[in-house]
Amino acid sequence: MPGLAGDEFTQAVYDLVRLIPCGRVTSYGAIARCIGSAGAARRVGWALNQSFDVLPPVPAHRVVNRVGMLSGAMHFPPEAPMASQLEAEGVHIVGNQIVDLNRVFWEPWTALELTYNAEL
DNA sequence: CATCTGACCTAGT
DNA sequence: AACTAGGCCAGAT
Repeated sequence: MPGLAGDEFTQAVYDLVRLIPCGRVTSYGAIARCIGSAGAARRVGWALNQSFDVLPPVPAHRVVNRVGMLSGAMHFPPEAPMASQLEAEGVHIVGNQIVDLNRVFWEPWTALELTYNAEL
């Protein structure tokens, strides 16, 4: 199964990120793999970069890198910093790094199950 | 047009 | 376990 191209990829990223529960996070690579484009983690970051003024809103602050670092923090608007939004949801940050990542990490394939159940 | 650079990750050594 | 190389692809230089 080849990777999605252009707008489809971007849409798939947005749809999946919108499913991340409050207080949980996931990673770029996990998202890429989940939408059938394993290895395209960088594209996920680029898509999210374009997502700030998209409706419905995309909770891009819930996406971090593999080890839990807030690698995209610098690209957030000053009035809504990434770390602040996560803290507001109960996700603790120390030095641009998520504390106890294992406890808040959300596996994207959970969304596939939800979709599957919803279609039954 | 060629090359470099990212909100990254995996696979190979 | 450390390290490298490669893949991904849109923008910037």
